[in-house]
Amino acid sequence: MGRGGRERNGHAGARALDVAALAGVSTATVSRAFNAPEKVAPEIREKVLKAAAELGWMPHPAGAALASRRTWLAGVLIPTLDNDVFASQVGALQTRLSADGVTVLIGCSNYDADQAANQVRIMLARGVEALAVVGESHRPGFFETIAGRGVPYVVTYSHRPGSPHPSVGFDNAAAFRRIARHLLELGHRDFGLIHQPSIDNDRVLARLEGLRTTLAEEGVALRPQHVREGPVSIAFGRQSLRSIMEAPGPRPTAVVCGNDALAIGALIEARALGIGVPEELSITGFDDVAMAEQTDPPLTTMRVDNAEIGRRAADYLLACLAGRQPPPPPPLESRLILRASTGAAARSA
Amino acid sequence: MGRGGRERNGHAGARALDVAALAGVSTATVSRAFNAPEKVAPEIREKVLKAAAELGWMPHPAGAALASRRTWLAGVLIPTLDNDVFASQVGALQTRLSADGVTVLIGCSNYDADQAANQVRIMLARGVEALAVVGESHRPGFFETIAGRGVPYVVTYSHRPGSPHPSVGFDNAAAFRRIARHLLELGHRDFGLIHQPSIDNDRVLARLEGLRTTLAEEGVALRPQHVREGPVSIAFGRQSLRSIMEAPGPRPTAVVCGNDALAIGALIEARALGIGVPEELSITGFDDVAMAEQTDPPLTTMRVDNAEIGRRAADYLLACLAGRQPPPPPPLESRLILRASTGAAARSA
DNA sequence: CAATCAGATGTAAGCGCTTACATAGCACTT
DNA sequence: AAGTGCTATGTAAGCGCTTACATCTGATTG
Repeated sequence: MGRGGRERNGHAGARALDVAALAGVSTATVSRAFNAPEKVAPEIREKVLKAAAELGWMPHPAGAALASRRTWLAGVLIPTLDNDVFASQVGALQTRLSADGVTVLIGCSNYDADQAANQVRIMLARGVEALAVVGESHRPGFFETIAGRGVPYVVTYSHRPGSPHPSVGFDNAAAFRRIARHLLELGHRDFGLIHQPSIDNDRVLARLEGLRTTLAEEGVALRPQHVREGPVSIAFGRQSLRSIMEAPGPRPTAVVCGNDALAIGALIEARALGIGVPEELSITGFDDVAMAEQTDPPLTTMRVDNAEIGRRAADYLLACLAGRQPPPPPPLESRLILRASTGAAARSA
Repeated sequence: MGRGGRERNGHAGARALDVAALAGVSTATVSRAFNAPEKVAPEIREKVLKAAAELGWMPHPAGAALASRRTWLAGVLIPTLDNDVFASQVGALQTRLSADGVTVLIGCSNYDADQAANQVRIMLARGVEALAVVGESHRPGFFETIAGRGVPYVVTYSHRPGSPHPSVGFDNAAAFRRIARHLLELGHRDFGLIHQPSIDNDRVLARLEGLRTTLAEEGVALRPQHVREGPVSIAFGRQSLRSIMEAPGPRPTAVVCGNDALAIGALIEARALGIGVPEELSITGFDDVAMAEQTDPPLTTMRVDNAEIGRRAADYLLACLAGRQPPPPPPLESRLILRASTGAAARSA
């Protein structure tokens, strides 16, 4: 500005000073009446609140943030809200943080590491005090940038033993080892796999690794012609199952799917092809969405409590903000839900 | 503070002044190098950027917001993220706003008007510059509070002709009139209805009204024993269909559902009960979720482009922020998707 | 060659609030 | 009566940045 005058502040609303004047107190008291009511005599507090209401005043966020060095903002970075799994995680996180007065700012990476970095940069520029990010496959320096600003963070949806980051999630590799063991125990030796894009996606990569390793221990390998990678959709599940079953050579007796949407697609297509599930073909999903128990046959899948991930992430961050140095949260358990889409391997492939 | 001294600023990071010193320029130039690069000579800009990188500096959001009176924050209020419909709306909104540098802050009301008011209060206290809120059934003064702070807003997911608020959505009543007409044309006279909770929910209320009115025009009334209101879930859809079909008296030949989850539940239960769809019973949904075309038989439903709602809401708000006075956005069309779950009414009820 | 002008940079006044410290008032002690 | 604690309130110094205006430098022009 430079000028002495802005006397009549062009526009906008009341300032703390106006409220103070109207209430006949100082701005310090106005501030305290709002931020530390117990430090202000009840009748004065009343007066201040009344004056504020009359002027429609509320502390200006930027002024407050600047002076108090608190923004009460936390950020969450997810691939997309179009996936229930992340949506419910964010929902639970928001609910929990909101209860402690922290507001959630959201960023979507669309499964792209550059967008992820960019969204986080912007959230930091908006003053987030804590951050929850899905996964740990990010650009080099990604976590350093966050930590460098003194912002506590937590990785969600995966929990890799040995990861240097605090994380709230489950062990994706272990979850798929569990699925693999289940099918091996049923006698399956010929497997198919339909999964989501794995690029920049540590969760998917860990799952594939868990599956492959466990199969390999029994001397079983996935044939490339029985593996499909593509978008998460019922349609892709259908089309993949069909092309897998049409591939030359012996058919798989079990098809493992990266999530329930793909598995439901596979199930629908198997029915359309007249392939009996589970007599001829076992199919597994992942997530245990609501629909999974309603399919025909109901889907064997892994259950993960996504809302719980959000809640724990929130609790962890809240503890960090409170200045405590919480221990890294323990991994969550994923649980195999046995339903009728898996059964003993057919005699011959 | 009061003291002269905080000489060595206890903690934290570099300030614009430090960057300025390192780069050998004034803070004004530092600021310009970041916010209006074209106003700074290229070589000086370089120097500033280098100095900033070296110190790990980034404009402090509160300082910037205070001085510039811009927060680049927008809020979105929805009932819950657990519903795809809202999740995809928020996702699209976020994507669009983010492209213009606006970050999205999220609040969930859990379908409760008090929580809605509270969340909005908090978002205003965090400095949102624009707001998208689902629905217009809110506490008295809700919109006045927002408008009173000069914050532009838009109502989403409903578009009631005659509403005083700018809104981006479709006409819920008209959509259900359309469904009703479809079924009436197929000869149905006995209707059932399974719908979500209607309290504080103008969208649901409008739908019920559209349905009832259209049926009434043909002299048809919904029998209370054929109406169920409850949670949005496949399970509630199943259980409702069963109890409707078990109710004494003539059975409905068509059951209208408030959304696809309920309809899918109804469909599954009909199959379980051995009731032929559509020969004996027609069932309709709403939303056209991915699963709707995969059910057996595929579900007749209304398609609404939720992402488009988010996008248009974002565009409208962006235009407001740009100082334009955009015309209120036109309503979206919802479209009846005819599939095999509806058919001619059975001869006798 | 002086005058004019445009562009680049610096100067410094806030933006509106919080909070450390000072102070005033009051009730008790001793 | 003076001293001792408290508590409730006021004082005023920033928090870190942006930006209007002033200034300076060169280039352009008549």
